[in-house]
Amino acid sequence: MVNFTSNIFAMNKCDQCIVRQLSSLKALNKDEVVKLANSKTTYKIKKGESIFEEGEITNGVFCIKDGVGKLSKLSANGKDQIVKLVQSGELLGQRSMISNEPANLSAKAVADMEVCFIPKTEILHFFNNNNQFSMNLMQSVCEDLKESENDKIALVQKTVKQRLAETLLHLHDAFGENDDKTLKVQLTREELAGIIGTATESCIRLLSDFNKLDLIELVGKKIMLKNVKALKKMAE
Amino acid sequence: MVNFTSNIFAMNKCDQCIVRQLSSLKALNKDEVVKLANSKTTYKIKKGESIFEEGEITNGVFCIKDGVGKLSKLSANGKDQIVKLVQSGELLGQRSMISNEPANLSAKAVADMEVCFIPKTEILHFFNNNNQFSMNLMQSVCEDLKESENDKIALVQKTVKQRLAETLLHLHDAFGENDDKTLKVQLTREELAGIIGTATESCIRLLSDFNKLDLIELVGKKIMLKNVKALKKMAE
DNA sequence: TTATAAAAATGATATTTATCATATTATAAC
DNA sequence: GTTATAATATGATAAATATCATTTTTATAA
Repeated sequence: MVNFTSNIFAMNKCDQCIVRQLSSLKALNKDEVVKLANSKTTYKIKKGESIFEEGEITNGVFCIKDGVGKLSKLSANGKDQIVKLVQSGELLGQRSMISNEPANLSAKAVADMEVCFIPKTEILHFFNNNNQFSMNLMQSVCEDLKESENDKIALVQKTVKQRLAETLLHLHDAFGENDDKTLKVQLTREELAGIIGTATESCIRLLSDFNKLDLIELVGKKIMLKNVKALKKMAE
Repeated sequence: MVNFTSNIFAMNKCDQCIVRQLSSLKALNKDEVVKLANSKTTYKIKKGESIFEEGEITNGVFCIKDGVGKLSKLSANGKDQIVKLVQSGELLGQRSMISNEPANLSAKAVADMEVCFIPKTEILHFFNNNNQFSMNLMQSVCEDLKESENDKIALVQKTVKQRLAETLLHLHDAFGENDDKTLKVQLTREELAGIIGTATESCIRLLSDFNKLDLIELVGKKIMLKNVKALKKMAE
């Protein structure tokens, strides 16, 4: 049975969490946060490991407390197309939970992750009893939809070179840079190719070109943006 | 002032409507349908005309009572990339309304249309007071998201030929065929190319190939599917 | 540290698809 | 019906990108 002290404890577990501050969950009141904290399960996922696979029934959502993940789909020829990168503060698996469907994509860790699983029943309870939460969730899915549509358009209307420039800028914007000015998300060339939708070799070749043009600098496997202005122009 | 008789009249205007039967609006109760009917405005849009343009603030959604529309974005080089076809029974403009943003895409009629405009305030009222409606709306956006993600993957992982086969099958599935077995939605080759994301000439060339292979038959500008099985195999 | 594997880089070539030119056919206006 | 206009069709060629082969570099484990 839950007493006052354990409530306070339970609430604290989620109340200060970055996901609670950044995601749809920010609309939850104190009681709801307690309920949330009591129903969640925490997992640590190492780089490369999977959170869920395509076709799996997840029955809930994952809060990303720390780390970076990728949502991707494996093609027949063995290439992994990355649909979206997700980072701390975001929710994962909203779409398939709402649609009552098995996952359409696989979720894997790109950097070591800490995630919390929240059962579907909890989320649906919040959805039905908290208008601000349901509106937030709705807006979050709408944001994903807009991004996906724009990505789709870019795939058709832009060259691989433009998409690479665009992606590098987006990674810089969304994930920031290390002390040495290199991009914080560290993706392999293969993963980067999977985001822009091209062959790994083509991606590597273009990175070399960008390097020669002084748009970027290749520091081992890391990438440093050197001329953001020129990259932006190129992406248009 | 609204009296009993006009309520009945007002309700009937929307209650029997196909949109009410097929869209998220099916969750509305009688009172809500009356409210809906009293706030809506009906428009007729001729083939080729626009419902709204990219960047426009719509402040509501459009119910598609009849006809077919396209959501598209014009590229710098003048090509119109079609993101989605919408047909009678569907709602249009949900995404930008929920996101509080100007339209990201333009909506134009592909066949003569009859649409009803419903102001944002009405939709938000339903969203906040009818859980089934908000869940329906949510699921509808989730469905759009899933389709968009799958389209994105197909653009990268499939060839133009495969995407054409896939699109022809989808048009057949979603819109059906005429008495002469040709596809009911009549798109120009340019529009078809805009859906699969290729140059008009490439699309025409592949249609010719499909014709020669007896997969389809070109009846003037219309298209008849002759070997669905083979098209399905090709699309994989 | 050295051996081994994995990732990145580069070259040569093939394939896919776009572009430009032009012909043919269908549609609409008169 | 005839003419003008747009849509469809096809050929020739160019450009973009993928694929396969090989080398170099980097990371990892013995």
